[in-house]
Amino acid sequence: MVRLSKLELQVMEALWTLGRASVREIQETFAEKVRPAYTTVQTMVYRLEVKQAVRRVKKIGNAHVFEAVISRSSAQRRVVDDLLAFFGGRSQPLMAQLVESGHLTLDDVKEAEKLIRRQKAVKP
Amino acid sequence: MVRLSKLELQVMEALWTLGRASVREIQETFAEKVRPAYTTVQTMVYRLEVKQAVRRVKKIGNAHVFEAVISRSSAQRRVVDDLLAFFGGRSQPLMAQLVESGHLTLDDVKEAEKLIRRQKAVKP
DNA sequence: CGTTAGCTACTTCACGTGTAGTAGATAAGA
DNA sequence: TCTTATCTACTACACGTGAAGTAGCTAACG
Repeated sequence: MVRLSKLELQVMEALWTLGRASVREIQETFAEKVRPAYTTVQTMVYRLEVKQAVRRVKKIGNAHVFEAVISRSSAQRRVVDDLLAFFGGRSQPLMAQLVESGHLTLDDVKEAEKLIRRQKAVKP
Repeated sequence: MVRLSKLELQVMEALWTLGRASVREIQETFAEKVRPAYTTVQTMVYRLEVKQAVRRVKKIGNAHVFEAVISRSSAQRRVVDDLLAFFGGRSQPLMAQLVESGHLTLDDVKEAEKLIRRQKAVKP
């Protein structure tokens, strides 16, 4: 599984959300203030193609239409694994950090607990 | 708050753990298989000095002894914030990912819940 | 006191990443 | 059909990062 850079991940995010999209459509998912130049997005898509994270599915007019090859969750797993490596492979310090910075609410935790129980029920 | 790279963070980790240390001592915290050259660690320490994440406290023989200026938790916060940005600022998808990959146990969640309650008690 | 092991200070280098420009192909509207 | 807007393919470049070499200083040991 390849490692994707921040901007590459944002391009993937657009594709995961839109399903299929042209470079122009991907570019337009960025808020104006932070929108990269058309050719910048193009470069990212091209690099993602080389990494086989993305493929062209068809052509509309003279524009190619792309779709994601790798899934959002597999990419996210990679990101989280990288992060966890920094936290010594244990989740607690990460959780503690999330709590401390106020990002993690009781509801979030309850939700996570539910997910764990469900997962255990499925594959115990 | 500056952004630290992966290797820079590993050097910081050594300093957070050891308190004060020379370049040699920092280098030796790396497992042999992944241990960078002495001068590589030295380079990292210099860069951290420039970023004011680290400072020299004294000299033993001809070797400088360093200590961390920024705290582990502030650095970790920065890392987590960067990660959360990718997850759209919400913790749930991140939690879901942790659960799915089996990194998050029920105990971890219970522990997090305790932390949140404690935090609420302190600054409600 | 001289030699040597270790350390510092500085330099170098390659690769990844973000950023964007340009030339030429193509399509779509006047 | 001619012109213009758009897209592609390729190129360029600067900066951050990981990696390490070298020259010269320093200290410690014989």
